[in-house]
Amino acid sequence: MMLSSEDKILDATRRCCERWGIERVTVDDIASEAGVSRATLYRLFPGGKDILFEALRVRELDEFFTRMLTEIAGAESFEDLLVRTIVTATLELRADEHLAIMLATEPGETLGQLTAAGVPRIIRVATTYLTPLVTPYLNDRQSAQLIDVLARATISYFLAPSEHFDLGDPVSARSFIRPLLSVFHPHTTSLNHGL
Amino acid sequence: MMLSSEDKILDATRRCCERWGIERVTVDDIASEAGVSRATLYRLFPGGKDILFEALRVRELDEFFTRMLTEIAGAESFEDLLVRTIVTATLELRADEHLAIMLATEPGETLGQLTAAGVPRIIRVATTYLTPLVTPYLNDRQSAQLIDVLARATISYFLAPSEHFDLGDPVSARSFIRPLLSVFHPHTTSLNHGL
DNA sequence: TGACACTGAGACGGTTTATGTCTTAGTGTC
DNA sequence: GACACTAAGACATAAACCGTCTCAGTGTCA
Repeated sequence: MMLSSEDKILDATRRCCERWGIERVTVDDIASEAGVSRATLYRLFPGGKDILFEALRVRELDEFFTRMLTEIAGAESFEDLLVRTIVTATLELRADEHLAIMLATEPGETLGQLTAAGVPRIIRVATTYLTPLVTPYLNDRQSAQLIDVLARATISYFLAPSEHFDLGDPVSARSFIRPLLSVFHPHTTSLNHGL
Repeated sequence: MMLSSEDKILDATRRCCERWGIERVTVDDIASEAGVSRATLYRLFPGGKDILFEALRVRELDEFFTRMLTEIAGAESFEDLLVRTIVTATLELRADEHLAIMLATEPGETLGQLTAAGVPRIIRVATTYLTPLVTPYLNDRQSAQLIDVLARATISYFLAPSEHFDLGDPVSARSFIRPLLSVFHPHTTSLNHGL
């Protein structure tokens, strides 16, 4: 399996920031870890470290939602879709080793990427991936709002587990989702969603 | 329990070099980790990082042998003393978390401190602590030679375990020590060592 | 109160390290 | 032979770090 230079560099970026932290890693570190010259790195990622980390986060989000889609593809109802979505997302977050390492070694920056600075990107990517699944049940505006809410909730319950809900557990997640359904009450939309 | 500024700084040095590595840590990091201004750090450790790490290594060696002394104090014979010494040292090395972290994250520098650049210091401190225990059985020159040999052997068998000896096991350690006894044959010294 | 020791904060100049751009030469492909 | 891509490294700029120093604030003891 032959990796592209972009992927080699992004992989190296991930390893380097696990090891040295985001602030301390240098472009030289990443280039040599990737087995690539610094010139090549700047050609593929003009702008240096910032662009590099941005690209890494986007790629990881893409991978995250791509993996997720295979899990939630077979949902049979609107409720089932939402439950699967937050359960899968929660379990995937909990299983993410890189995220765990970054949370442990650089909590400030990592939390920022999950709760403040990074939220717009997360919402954007989540919307891109999930909207097609939700549109059978909701209009665009409702879809965007729902995804926004669910993404924030999933992150919050991942970062700070609650004694009331465990979004990694389908039963608990369902009891969390149900009140939301009445708010969005998809049965009042003009679409025939087939169930 | 009130720590002195020196101890706070050395503790911070240890934490920082576990986290960022010896090369990447800065004096500012250590100072702020210690909750101390940079001026104070330079006042207490003139010379900066090098002096700081040197002081840290000396302190850790002191603690190492101080802990050891309490374990080997009750030795009843020359052989018993030597066995206890290498067994205790070996077990203590194996239990040293900081050492494990440093070996994992910065093997080059750490191995250097155990096998090359750091050996003179280790031998010096070991000699200081252990000579008083050995002098009942050997003269000064023999003591120094024996401690030199045992320290190097302990380190070597710690870093690269052998299939022939396990210096953490008293029985195996005894079989390792015995041939040495005949070399140093303390029964030929002019001292009456009481056994 | 005043002398004294100690500290944090931060300014300073000098040095090292990192950055981003650029050129050159080498390699494989079509 | 034209083309795309790359490693290596020179280069000037920018940033970080270093070590020293000053100054003002704090607590202690006489």
